[in-house]
Amino acid sequence: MDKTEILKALAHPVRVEFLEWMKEPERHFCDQAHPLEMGICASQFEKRCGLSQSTVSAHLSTLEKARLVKIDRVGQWAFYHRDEKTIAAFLDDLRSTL
Amino acid sequence: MDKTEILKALAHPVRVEFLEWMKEPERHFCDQAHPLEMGICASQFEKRCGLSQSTVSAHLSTLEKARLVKIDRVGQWAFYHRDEKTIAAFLDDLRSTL
DNA sequence: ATCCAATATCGGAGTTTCCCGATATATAGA
DNA sequence: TCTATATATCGGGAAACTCCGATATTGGAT
Repeated sequence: MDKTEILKALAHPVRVEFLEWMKEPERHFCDQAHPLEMGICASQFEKRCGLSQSTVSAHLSTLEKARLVKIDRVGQWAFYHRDEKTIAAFLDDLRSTL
Repeated sequence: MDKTEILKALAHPVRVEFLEWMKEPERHFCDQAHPLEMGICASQFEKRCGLSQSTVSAHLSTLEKARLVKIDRVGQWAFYHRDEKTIAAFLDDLRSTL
C-alpha cells in the first residue's frame, strides 16, 4: 500500500469520479450489457466522462497501478471494480497519520 | 472545502510530511526558539527536508491555499499550524464518498 | 483467414509541477 | 539610517502529467 502513489492517483478529479461511480454501479452503469457483478467495462467510463478511449484507458491504468481497482479480463473485455481492501487500508492510514 | 485542491496538495510526499510533522511539534521541532504554541516557523521545515528556502515556501503556500494550514504572521516570522477543521472535514468527506 | 469490437500502447503537443538561485519585501535591532 | 534575518515572489529549466489520434493487440464471430 503505497500511500504516495495512491494520493497521486487521487489527485485528478476524473479518477476520483471513476471510483465513486464504481461504488454504485447500478446507479451509474445501468445500461451495461454485461452483469454488473462482473465489474464495469472500460467503455462505460468513456461514455460518461467525455474523454477519449486512450485517455480513459490511461486513467484506469493509473488507478490499477495504485491498486485502487482490480481488473478481470474476460474475452476482449476488461471489467474493473474497486479494490475495497486497499481503499479501506488507505483511508485508515490517512485518518491515523494525517 | 475544495476536495480536488486538497487531494492535489496531498499529492506530494513532502507536503504530507509537513502536515504529519505539525501533528507532533514537540517531537519534530523541539529546537525552535519560539514557543511551539505559536506554530512552526517556515525555517524549521527548511532545516528538516533538505529543500531550498523558496521551495519550502512554495510547498507551505500550497498547503495554505488548500486551507490545510493556517499562518500567523508575527514580526518577521510566519508561524504555521494545521487547520484541523479542514483536515477533519476532508477526511470525513473522503471516507463517505470514496 | 478475415473482419469487427474492446482495450492497450505509442508518439507528440500543451500544461502543470517541482526545484533552484536571485531578488523583493518586511521587520527587528544597532 | 544601515544591516541582518525571515519569508515571499520571480524567472527559468527539467520533469511529470494530461490529452489526443494513430496504431498494436487480443479475442470473438463469420
